[in-house]
Amino acid sequence: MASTIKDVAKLTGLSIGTISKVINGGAVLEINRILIEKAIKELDFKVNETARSLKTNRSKTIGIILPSLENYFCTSVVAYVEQYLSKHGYGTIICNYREDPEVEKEKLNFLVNKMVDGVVIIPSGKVKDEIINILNRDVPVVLIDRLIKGINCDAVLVDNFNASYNAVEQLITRGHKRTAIICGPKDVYTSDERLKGYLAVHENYNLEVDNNLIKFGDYYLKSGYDLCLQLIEMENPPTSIFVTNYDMTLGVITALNEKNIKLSEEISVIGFDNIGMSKIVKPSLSIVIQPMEQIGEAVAHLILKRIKGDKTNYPNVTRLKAELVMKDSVSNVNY
Amino acid sequence: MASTIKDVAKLTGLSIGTISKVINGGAVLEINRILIEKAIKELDFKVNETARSLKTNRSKTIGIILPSLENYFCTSVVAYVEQYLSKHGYGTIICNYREDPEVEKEKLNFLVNKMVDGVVIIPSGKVKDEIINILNRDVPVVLIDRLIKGINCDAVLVDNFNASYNAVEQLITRGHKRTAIICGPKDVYTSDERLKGYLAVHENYNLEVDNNLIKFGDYYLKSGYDLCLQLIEMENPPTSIFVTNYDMTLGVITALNEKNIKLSEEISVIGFDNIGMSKIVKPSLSIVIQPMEQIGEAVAHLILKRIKGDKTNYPNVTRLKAELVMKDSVSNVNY
DNA sequence: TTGTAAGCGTTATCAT
DNA sequence: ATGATAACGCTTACAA
Repeated sequence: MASTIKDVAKLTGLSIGTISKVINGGAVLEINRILIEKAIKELDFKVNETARSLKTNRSKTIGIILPSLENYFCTSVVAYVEQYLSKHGYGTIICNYREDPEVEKEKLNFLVNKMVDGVVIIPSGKVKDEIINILNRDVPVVLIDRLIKGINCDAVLVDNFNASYNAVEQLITRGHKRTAIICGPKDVYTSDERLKGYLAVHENYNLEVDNNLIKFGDYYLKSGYDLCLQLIEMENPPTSIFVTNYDMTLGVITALNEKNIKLSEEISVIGFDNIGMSKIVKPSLSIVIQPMEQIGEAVAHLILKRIKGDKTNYPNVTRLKAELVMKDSVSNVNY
Repeated sequence: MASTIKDVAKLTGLSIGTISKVINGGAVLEINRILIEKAIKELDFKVNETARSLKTNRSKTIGIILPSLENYFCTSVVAYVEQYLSKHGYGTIICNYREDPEVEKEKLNFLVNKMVDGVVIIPSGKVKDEIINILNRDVPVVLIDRLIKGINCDAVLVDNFNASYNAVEQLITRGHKRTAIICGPKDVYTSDERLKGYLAVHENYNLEVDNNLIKFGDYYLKSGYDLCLQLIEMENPPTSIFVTNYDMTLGVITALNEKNIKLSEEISVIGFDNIGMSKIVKPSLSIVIQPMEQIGEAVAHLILKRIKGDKTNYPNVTRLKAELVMKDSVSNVNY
């Protein structure tokens, strides 16, 4: 059905060696090159990448593994990584492990089988051996958003500790003495970092931490909604809330709206991740913005560098800064 | 580095033919099978899928192409398709074409090169030749959510016309004479279907259509927000709004909250797609729910059937019904 | 510059 | 039941 180099050779009367050369950019008589290119077009010949991969051990494709297709941060970063790699001639295979470490392992093996030249992963943190296995095969891996104990590996992280510290500091310096934090799951690296920032700034300002104001969600909308309701229904509710991802921020805003609690006037909120949101909510929402595009670029840059064989500065752990955009959803408290 | 059949053969003293047989389930002496399996474990031998693909012309993987990683419907359906295929032993390669038909073409070719056994796509509608090309190579294709003129091909669709008809009918029968619709882009198949349902029900109820109440967004949150503001600021605003996707529904709710316009009491709204939302918004949001999971299952089922060579009932266009969940965001109008 | 042939790791055919 | 071998389509020495 699909034509092969052999067909092109037959049609042109040249050998497959010569055909291969024009495909891969070797030196060929101009007259033959033209002849061959014409034949290629005529036959609609496409290189069989599988055969090529088998021979060269390279596939010009990179695997990207993410935990969920329903998380704004993840899909956004992955989209940027893909876009950047695509620009550089690399195809991408995106795999979703649905927050399931077992599936994560499967996908890792799947990508190895597909002979990807590199792996980019937003890991669960619970899978280690399979990643080491890939590294041992000399396939570069770049971790996004979290390190994994026992693995020495390139990574691109956001300085979540300081992002959180700075956000909460803004609330504290405006007089908020009771700031709640809605974290992600306890066992997630970034979630923990953000909590640590919250705790550290309290300590540095000599403010007592009320454990009732520390809530753990699951990064989905509903948990933001539920936890926000819990907070505002406390007998001694917080005067401000720091929410640590986009979907939960959406839930918090929804809960406040429903209860007719006015942003800024009655409660101050700093949200996370989605700049678009900031503009839509009124009063405009203060927000921590992770540099998705920068992350994507850094990741793509790093993996391409490794694929080229450049091992300088290994392992490279890039830490990017989040930006804090203060808007009108935060007010001063006067006692 | 990684071991091959040859290594297993050497270690066991048997031939590669025999090894291959136990891998693929042929008849082998029990004693040898045990020997071989032990060796396979010992060497951590894994079949080289690339070599296998080259030989068999099958890859046990299916390509999934979607227009955006930031659209709830798309990612949700794709996640289900993937989950179902995975259960049946098929790997998946997910490709994002970022709403760009040129990228869509690239991805289609990429997947052909990767020798996928089938292609599942949520198409832009603007790419035709590349899909036909794939079909001509005898690689089955299943379209999701839209048909493409000039292509005879399996597809799984939602009956958007009736979904829309039924939703708007609910508003009309409750006395709403001015119902706005926030559509997706004009050139999107499903968007058009939903508009047609809206128009048809108006005609059947002998209600005049005010073209000012028909708005076209882009399926992103902000356009729902912006268009909702436009609507409520009209001199003769609608008494109800039908929003035709999830992200725009989010935008509409945000706009209404911001303007302190009470759902149901002051304006009725029927939204789209995300059942989770319905519960979070108060009063609870009436909503059209597309059967994402059913779609995913139908798609996976269909493509697997075609891959097996079963061409019965081709092309199979499955039309699934959306469900209308009426909640408290819709009120009766008494004139 | 061009052609020939080996080899990538499988599967599958055909003797044995 | 097992083993030897050709073939899948390509790249890459090496020979011509």
